[in-house]
Amino acid sequence: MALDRSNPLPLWAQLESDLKQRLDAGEFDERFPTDHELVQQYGVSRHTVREAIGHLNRSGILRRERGRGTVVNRTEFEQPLGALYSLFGSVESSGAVQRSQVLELREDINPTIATQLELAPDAPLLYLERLRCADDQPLAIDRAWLPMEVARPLLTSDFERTALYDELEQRCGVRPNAGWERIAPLLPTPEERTLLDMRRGEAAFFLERLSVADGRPIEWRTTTIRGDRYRFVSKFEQGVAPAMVASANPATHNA
Amino acid sequence: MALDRSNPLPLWAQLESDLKQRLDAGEFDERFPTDHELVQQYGVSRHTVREAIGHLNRSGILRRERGRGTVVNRTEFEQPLGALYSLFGSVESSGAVQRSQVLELREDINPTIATQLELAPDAPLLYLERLRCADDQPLAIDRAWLPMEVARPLLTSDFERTALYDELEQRCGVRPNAGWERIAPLLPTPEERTLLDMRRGEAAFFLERLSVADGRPIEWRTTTIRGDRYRFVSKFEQGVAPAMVASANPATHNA
DNA sequence: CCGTACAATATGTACGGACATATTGCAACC
DNA sequence: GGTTGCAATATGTCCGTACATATTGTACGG
Repeated sequence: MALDRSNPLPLWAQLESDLKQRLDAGEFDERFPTDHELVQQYGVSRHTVREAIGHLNRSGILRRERGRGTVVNRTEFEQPLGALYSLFGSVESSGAVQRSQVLELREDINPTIATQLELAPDAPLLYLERLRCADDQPLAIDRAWLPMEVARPLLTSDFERTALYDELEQRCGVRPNAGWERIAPLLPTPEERTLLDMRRGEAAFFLERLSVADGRPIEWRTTTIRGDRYRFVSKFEQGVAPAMVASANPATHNA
Repeated sequence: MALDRSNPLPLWAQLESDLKQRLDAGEFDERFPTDHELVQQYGVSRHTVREAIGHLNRSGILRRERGRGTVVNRTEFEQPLGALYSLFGSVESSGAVQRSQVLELREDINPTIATQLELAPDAPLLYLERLRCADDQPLAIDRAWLPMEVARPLLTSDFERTALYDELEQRCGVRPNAGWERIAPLLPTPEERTLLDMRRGEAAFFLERLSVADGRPIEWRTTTIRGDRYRFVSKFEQGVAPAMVASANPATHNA
């Protein structure tokens, strides 16, 4: 566990990198070492340890308190990422009651999506379609396709009571940790309009998402979201990076 | 310039705050002091100076290089912020040629918008409407309202050749440094569809923006953006905050 | 068993010193 | 005027010391 002092990379950077790997490997799930322990383990000064941890903690992944020590911030691991997280997070923080109504849960064949998931075109997929509501008002139609070889146990899950990612982790031992999303405006189909209680002529957001677990694509998802109940809002200020979040209470911002 | 050692706030935090104020006041536009100078000026150790600067520089506002010193990062000041910046930035980085066609430039009265700008309902406004194109293909319709008492000189500006914020700063001495934006999906009007060369049934993004300069609202803007040429794309990875950017080349992401 | 006091634990703040590294400026030489 | 070498300048890295502050654990007394 000694760092390479002939490496041009500073000691703190090497230490940060090592700690990151150990952290990602789950080595600190139970307990994170104290500054003093790291000093001993790595043979560097406390200053160097603190520098490394300071950089590692840029993303807020650790919580450090005097007298208490350092703990891995659990919410980081539990966080489904991206706009969907932002959306449902904002619904939750608004105090609204969230509900899902399962519209479909079955085995499916879809060559296009199978290809997206790097599967054979005829590979069986688990298809889950839900109507997402906040305060009993429809908010979004959520459609997810997962490789059946990973997700078969979910055919018997109750998605009106549990979250997809929680079930995926508990019953299949898989959790997404990377991916991408894109968002476009869309005119919903008549069926969608009915489900979402939208009027003709109203547009929606169409969100597509590919989730990846340890380098492997495990979910393709589309979400059609009412545009009148979901806005992106961004505040900006000079010298501070803009933060773009989803808001599920657009009325908040009516002037 | 001595810090208050009886204040419970750590010295580095007081120093950071003081430097921030001086920086915002433009005191470091010509030159930022060296570590050594700050040690002398504030009567603290270099460690404390570096700690304060480290925190101040979280937003990347400074550039520090060995042998060279510390410079205020100029690009921070020149950056129009938010999704619009992201959009036109991404058009520019794609190598596409941007053009604006001025559709309207006149004095206007609009009580709703005047109120948004914290003006009397009948206050005169400068109204600027442009068609924004990339590679001679329409991309967005941009509408901006500014208080006439600030922006009157712009009635004679040539907005096909210059950017609104540049003109605003050069001719009116004002530059936005805060504000907010929100984005919703929208079905464009027939006139808008014609301008943007969109088909019936295609949806667009509708962006609203309030820009503020030194606490005063100085611009209300709406931008209607073709949804087929503009997507939000987000990559995410565990432990790293998601970054949401606008993309003006959606074809890039077709799987 | 509960409350209080103190010790142990662990991070935060602040000082000082030394050396490495990169850039710029200046002087000397051709 | 251009090039080279060295000194000055300025930040980065790393070490060490000391004390403050907050939390947790333990022992003792009522």
